[in-house]
Amino acid sequence: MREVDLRYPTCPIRNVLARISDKWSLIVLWNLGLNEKMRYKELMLSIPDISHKMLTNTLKHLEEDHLVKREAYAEIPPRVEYSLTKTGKSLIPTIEQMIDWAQTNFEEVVK
Amino acid sequence: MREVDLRYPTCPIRNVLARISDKWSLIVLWNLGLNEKMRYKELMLSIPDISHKMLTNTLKHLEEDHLVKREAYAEIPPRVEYSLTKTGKSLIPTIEQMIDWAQTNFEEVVK
DNA sequence: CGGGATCCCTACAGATACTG
DNA sequence: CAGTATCTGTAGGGATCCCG
Repeated sequence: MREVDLRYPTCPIRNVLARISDKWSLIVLWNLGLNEKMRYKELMLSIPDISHKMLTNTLKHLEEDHLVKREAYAEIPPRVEYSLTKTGKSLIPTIEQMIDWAQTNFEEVVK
Repeated sequence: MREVDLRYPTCPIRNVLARISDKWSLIVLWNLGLNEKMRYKELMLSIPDISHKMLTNTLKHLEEDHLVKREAYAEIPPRVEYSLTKTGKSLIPTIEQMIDWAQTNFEEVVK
């Protein structure tokens, strides 16, 4: 869901959280939170089970949502660096809290 | 993704957060956090754009994940009440923090 | 009232091949 | 190196009908 919810255009869950509630966004954001700047290939290596296509899609969406900054350098071979925007960085403490909760309640939820 | 991730069986994002990263779980949890106990129909009315099937599915999954408790009474007509488990309640502050973040950064993310 | 079962369509996601 | 483009299978999700 990339469009604004027609029925609840100001609902934060539907319009903001829905955008990072997919399979890979939190994982990518989390990695970028740990590493300041990362190249495309570094992200691929950090997340071995993500496919080429999904990493590209996820990064594109996160960039559209102004959570990730993309800097491309006109070199040969090309170099592209990804980093969190200020908004993206401001989400990291909340992600950390969610991960803490997930870790604490892992057994209870998954069993 | 209801199964344990074979590659990262202990990753909290993949195995716990993935379960509530769908279209409706956070909204249902949020409503149950506000109301203590809710009947099926109350939830339907609180979330007018959820379909019958998805509310049923979402509640079933949340119950399997021990986040929601389901109490059915053998009356006619039947009465079923849903509430948060202790684990479910412990997630509410984190959801609140995420919603606060989403509200604060709404313009930046959605624009 | 609170579901379950079914049909059906679309978006997501993997695999593969190609390009500046 | 860091992407696009295409094909294809699968799962998510809506609409409808049925049931204890």
